[in-house]
Amino acid sequence: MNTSRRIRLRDIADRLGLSTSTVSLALRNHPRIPEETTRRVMAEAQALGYIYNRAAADLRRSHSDVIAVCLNDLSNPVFNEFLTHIEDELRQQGRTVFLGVAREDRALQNVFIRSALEYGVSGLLLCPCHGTTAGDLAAALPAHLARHFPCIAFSRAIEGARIPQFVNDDLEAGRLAARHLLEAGHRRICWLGGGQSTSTARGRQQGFVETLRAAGVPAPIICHGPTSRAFGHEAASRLLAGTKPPDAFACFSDLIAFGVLHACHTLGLVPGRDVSVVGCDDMEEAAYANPPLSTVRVDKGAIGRGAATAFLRMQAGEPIAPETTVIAASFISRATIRQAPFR
Amino acid sequence: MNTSRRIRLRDIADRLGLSTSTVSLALRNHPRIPEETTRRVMAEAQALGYIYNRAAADLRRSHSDVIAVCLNDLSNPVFNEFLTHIEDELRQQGRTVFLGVAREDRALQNVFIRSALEYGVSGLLLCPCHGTTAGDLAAALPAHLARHFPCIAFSRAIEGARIPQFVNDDLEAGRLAARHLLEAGHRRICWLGGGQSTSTARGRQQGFVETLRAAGVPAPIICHGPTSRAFGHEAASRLLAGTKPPDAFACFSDLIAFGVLHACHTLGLVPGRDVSVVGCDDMEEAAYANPPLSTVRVDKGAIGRGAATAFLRMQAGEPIAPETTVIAASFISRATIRQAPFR
DNA sequence: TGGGCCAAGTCAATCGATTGACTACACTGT
DNA sequence: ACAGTGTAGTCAATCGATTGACTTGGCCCA
Repeated sequence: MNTSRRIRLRDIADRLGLSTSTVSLALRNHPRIPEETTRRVMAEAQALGYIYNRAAADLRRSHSDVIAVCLNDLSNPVFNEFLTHIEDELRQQGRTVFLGVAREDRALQNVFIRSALEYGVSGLLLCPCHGTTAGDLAAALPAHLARHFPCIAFSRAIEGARIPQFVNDDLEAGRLAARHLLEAGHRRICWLGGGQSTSTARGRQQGFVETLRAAGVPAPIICHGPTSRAFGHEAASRLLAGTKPPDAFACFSDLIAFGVLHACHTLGLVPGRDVSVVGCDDMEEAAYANPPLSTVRVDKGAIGRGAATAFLRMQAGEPIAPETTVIAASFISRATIRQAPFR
Repeated sequence: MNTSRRIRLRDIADRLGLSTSTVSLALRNHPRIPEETTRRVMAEAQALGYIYNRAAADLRRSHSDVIAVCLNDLSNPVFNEFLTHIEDELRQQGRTVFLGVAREDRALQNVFIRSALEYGVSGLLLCPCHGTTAGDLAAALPAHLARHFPCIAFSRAIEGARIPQFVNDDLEAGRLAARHLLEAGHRRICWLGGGQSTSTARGRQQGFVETLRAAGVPAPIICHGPTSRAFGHEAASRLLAGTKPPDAFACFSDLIAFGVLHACHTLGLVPGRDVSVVGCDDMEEAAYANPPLSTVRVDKGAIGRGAATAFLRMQAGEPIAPETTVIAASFISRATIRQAPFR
């Protein structure tokens, strides 16, 4: 009586003088089992502290309701916002999420995807980490699997990958930032952050740069770096202390913009008066920044839920084209952008 | 050839004219299998795009290397810092993390724990959400399981739970905040945030209140609320606009303190001169706040790694007492606390 | 010639649940 | 009296890997 191994379906059956078949069906409320029997089975399961062995069931059914969700990183809270929308959608449909965090490290991302496959998840929702390529994906998913293994990327696109993708209109996001700064009268505008290793960073920067160019404004200062307050602070401090400092900052991410605000504060500059600052993402905190941050809103709900529902439809057998769905961005004007034209 | 089901161990065996036993052993580099055979098996596995079915293996072995980690929430990035330390430690020991986020919702927390059990995780590391009780835990884990199912709480303690717990010295954290504000000459100090639903909140507030009382200072204003910038901003704005405004804020969390800084800024008050603000946690961003935030450092590494290693030792059969390990806190002085005595 | 031994590998039961095919039995109507 | 029908439940193969016990064949040496 001490070898307390896990209670099995079999134990309930024995105690009730039934077969495992009956218990199995009863536990899942099969109509073939009379109510009275089902009640007895349920009661006994409860009494014994029975825990359903879903792994065994999945093995037999050759199918699982677990879906892998891999996030590039969580130190930027905006990705938690994506996750929330995705989880809500999937949970509502009875799915379980196997969550991984890659910390912007392709090796960790691969380890997670591999684990997920080995544990038999039925698909993957991926916000790819820096530098992820279509080749990485192909290497992670054997060809014969790919056919029946729904895989969708969100937030960041993987170029050339033949899977459905749901991303923000990053080109337009960059354009919106540029357009509003130009309208505010700025000409010495600096682009902060991003780089070339995500579609998001490339897109936003390109939209920004081409809009300035079209307006005939001299080539902007571009300063790449990590997506953190620290980088925004350091870069803005340096630039503002230089000769010919910029009069506006367009930031790849709100997080960077927060750092810029800090730098302004330290230097005694008031954002929205002495200098303009625009972020991107519109994370929850942006409205509570000091002062409230002007930014380009990314529709995290539309992207997250869009990816999740497309995933579920794919799994249901609906043919989903391996195309990239681009969700519209919008400008949110708050205190850090100068309202009146530049003198 | 189109019924592309998953490749099995068996498929490799057939193609090589071997038995599944041999292939199974070879794949795990068993010494009984000659090198040459192992190489051929590995090569064939690679060629076929074989994916190990860990769920099947775990079923047979009646054991899994997956460990559930359940976080109360992720919108506060400090919990991601705990997670990072825990994951590092567990991954290093060949474990896989099954991650859940409860969003401060006991129902979601229960759903996750249940899922984890059903999928056969071998233990649980829990940062309990608001209001979690020893009873919740008992209800989630059948008694017969509890014996062989390592379960450890971290960051927040569950009162009365007979499991090992790793937490910050929250009483001392509250005392440190109070002591430093008193030393700076403050007497009208306000406590912001927390509440009564986590050990963290209760402990910090108690340490704070009892230190003020011991110093003979009038009972502080106490203002409970959610752990967010928004709450800090709203509460501080209201209090500072009132008659007899506080001259210092001790905040349950850095996140709240950030909101307070924002409120100060809006009202034209300079933190560290006109008013002092102290946070708690020392999250990564605290040093980059505007201005840099004085705070009580919580040793997230010691807590996270402590919990993870205790967990692993428990699993290895070492007897770990169901006691609470309290990790020391320390005060980090930055710009938001007045350095000279109050005039 | 044959016993002993080793190397390389196979056999078959097993983990816990699922499910299509089947049985046992009671009742009904003619 | 018995075919027909329905109800409640059982049988046994199956999912994919693991592993202790066993086999097979080759070789050595007395």
